[in-house]
Amino acid sequence: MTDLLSSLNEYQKQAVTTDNSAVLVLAGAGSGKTRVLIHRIAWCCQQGVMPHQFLALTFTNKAAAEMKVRIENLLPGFASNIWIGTFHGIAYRLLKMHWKQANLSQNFQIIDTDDQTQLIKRLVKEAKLSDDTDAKSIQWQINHYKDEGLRADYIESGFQDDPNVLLIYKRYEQLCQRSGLVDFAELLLRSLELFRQNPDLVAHYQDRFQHILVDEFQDTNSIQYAWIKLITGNNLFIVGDDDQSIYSWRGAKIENLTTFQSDFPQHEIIRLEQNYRSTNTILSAANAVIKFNQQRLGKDLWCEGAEGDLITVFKAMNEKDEAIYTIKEIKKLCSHGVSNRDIAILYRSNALSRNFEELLVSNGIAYRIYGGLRFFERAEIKDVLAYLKLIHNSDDDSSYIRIVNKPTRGIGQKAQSVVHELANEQSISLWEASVKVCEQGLLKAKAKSSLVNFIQLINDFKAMTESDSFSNLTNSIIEKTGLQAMHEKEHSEKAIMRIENIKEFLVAVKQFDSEHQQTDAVVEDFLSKVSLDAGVNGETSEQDSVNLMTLHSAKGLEFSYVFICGLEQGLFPHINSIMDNQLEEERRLFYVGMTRAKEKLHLTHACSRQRFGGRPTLQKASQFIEEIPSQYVISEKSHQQHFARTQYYEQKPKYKSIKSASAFELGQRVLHKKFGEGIILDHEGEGDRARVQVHFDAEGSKWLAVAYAKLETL
DNA sequence: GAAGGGTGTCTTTTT
DNA sequence: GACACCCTTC
Repeated sequence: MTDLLSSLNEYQKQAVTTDNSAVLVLAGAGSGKTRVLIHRIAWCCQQGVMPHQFLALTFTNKAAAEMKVRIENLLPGFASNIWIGTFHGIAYRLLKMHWKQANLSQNFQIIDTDDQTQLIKRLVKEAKLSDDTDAKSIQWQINHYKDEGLRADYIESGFQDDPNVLLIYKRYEQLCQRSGLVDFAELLLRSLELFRQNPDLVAHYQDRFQHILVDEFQDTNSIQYAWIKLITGNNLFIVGDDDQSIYSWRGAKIENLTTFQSDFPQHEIIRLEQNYRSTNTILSAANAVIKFNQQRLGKDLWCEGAEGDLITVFKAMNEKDEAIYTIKEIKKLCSHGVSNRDIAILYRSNALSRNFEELLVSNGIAYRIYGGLRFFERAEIKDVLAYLKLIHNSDDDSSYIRIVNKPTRGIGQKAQSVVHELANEQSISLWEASVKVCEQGLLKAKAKSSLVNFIQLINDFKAMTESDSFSNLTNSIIEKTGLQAMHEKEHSEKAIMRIENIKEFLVAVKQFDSEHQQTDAVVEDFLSKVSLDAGVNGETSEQDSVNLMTLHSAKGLEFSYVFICGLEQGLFPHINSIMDNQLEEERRLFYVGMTRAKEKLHLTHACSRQRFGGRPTLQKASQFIEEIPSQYVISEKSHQQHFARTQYYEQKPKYKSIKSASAFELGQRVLHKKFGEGIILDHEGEGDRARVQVHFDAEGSKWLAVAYAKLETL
């Protein structure tokens, strides 16, 4: 037992061994919170608690997987019996086990955000609402309601709200129920309702789970909190950091941290403030910044480490200059023996990755972009999945719509609308309606035979699930439906990628197949796995690459060298957040970014930036830079030589305006008769139409036609 | 039913 | 600038 505790500091030890039945561990960035969680489980095990008496909840599959591995290392053989999973994963598990009490069909399916959008779009269209009704915004509102635990019926009787939203919400609920579909918010809401309506179940699980542990508690939403509160019968151990709450926009309630304190009056709070990650400089700077937030539980990180380097703030002329600087610094680091994988470029929005990508490629630096489209979200994969889903559950309207005419098989708009009408009329699924439409001869001969063939195709596949393996089934789908041929016909680069993705998908299927038996059950397991764990975006190759990602996805990670770019007012903090009064959350996001760095932090911003392909606009430095006390910062400015067309940046052809504009380099100082001295920020066009953007010291920024402006170089 | 043109949008993201 | 979406046209 002493072994188990010997690697912990005093506060970690206190958290791990406490007897209190309600514990809140306020764990700062890099203070070893996962360590505390797994040691807590191990310690309780040593006190005689059985593995099945734990429930450990995380937000991401990655976090759950890491916990499993680390527990397995600490207590070989125990991890497999502990319920460790994401909230959604555990909710799914419960709903599958108690599907009847949850009022679901046994073969219900999970739909992702994209499927949900498509369904709602269809409902909006069919409801023939006024044209200013935006499906995406309705979707957002529906999910928001669900996150708060509000059903359409309840809202209808209690609230004055947009009637359109309520109408669609109601129809959407009916459609999902009829089709056996459950969206992500529904997983949580349904399982909460399952408990609320079945006190015997609650009693059972309360008794079973002697210890409930929750990671990243600051990210829980209302439903998740209510759910936790309901099934906690014995010990609740939560770990969180209010300063790292960055998901309020998707329903996370930072207040849950204080609600917990009043709901569990016997609670104990333990603060982990010793940081084992960053240098003192980085920590002090981060502490100083986060102090600008009013709403905090309060916490001050410290470390025993060295002071470390100052934080470099680089002021670039424009986004290209910013990228040039960053890549140059990365090259410098690499030449000093730093590995690519220890370096990260973080940004507020995905669009900013582009400038860096180009330069990384042209400089031959391996890089990896996190985020973006996940493997199972790719259209070609979703097509195959839709066939599998429809075979597994014919009432799945979402999948039906996706593939009924893909590849095209003569079931066009006309035929589909006949099916849809009948389905709506009789409140049956599209699949059932299709069968009826054929039987009742509601279609012309040609369309009818197409539809009959489609039904036959799916029925043949259904028969296969009885006799054949899952991978054979999937193989046939790809061949017999013509999906493969559809992509092969198109010889574009994208189509080749798609075929490769499908092949990769088949490999995954085979792998899964070999680990399981009975086809029908395998399909179900596979589909749920795919929905709940969309997988990283394809490439699993463990290359030594520089990491590019948004600040959001960087949470929970650490890197020796971190570059945070685009630190400009309107970009970070983002304009929408400024307007929505969400500045504190933006500041927390910045805090998360800063505390990712172990050795050295670089912050960059550009004076001018081209966004949305439009005109470059002048950018003001982010207020967050100002908030860092100056003793931790060293400022650098762009030097003109950065703009020389060096190896660092290969000009795109369109910037090689041959005649006029080429006389001016970006960043060059010029003189104008009327406006005085200024500096060139950007240029566009060629020949007579060439224009340059000049930022005049006295007059501000202007676009001038080179042919008329008579600029002199200085 | 496919292909081409015009239009509007453009935070963050896991499940 | 890029992508998704809608409409028109063949």
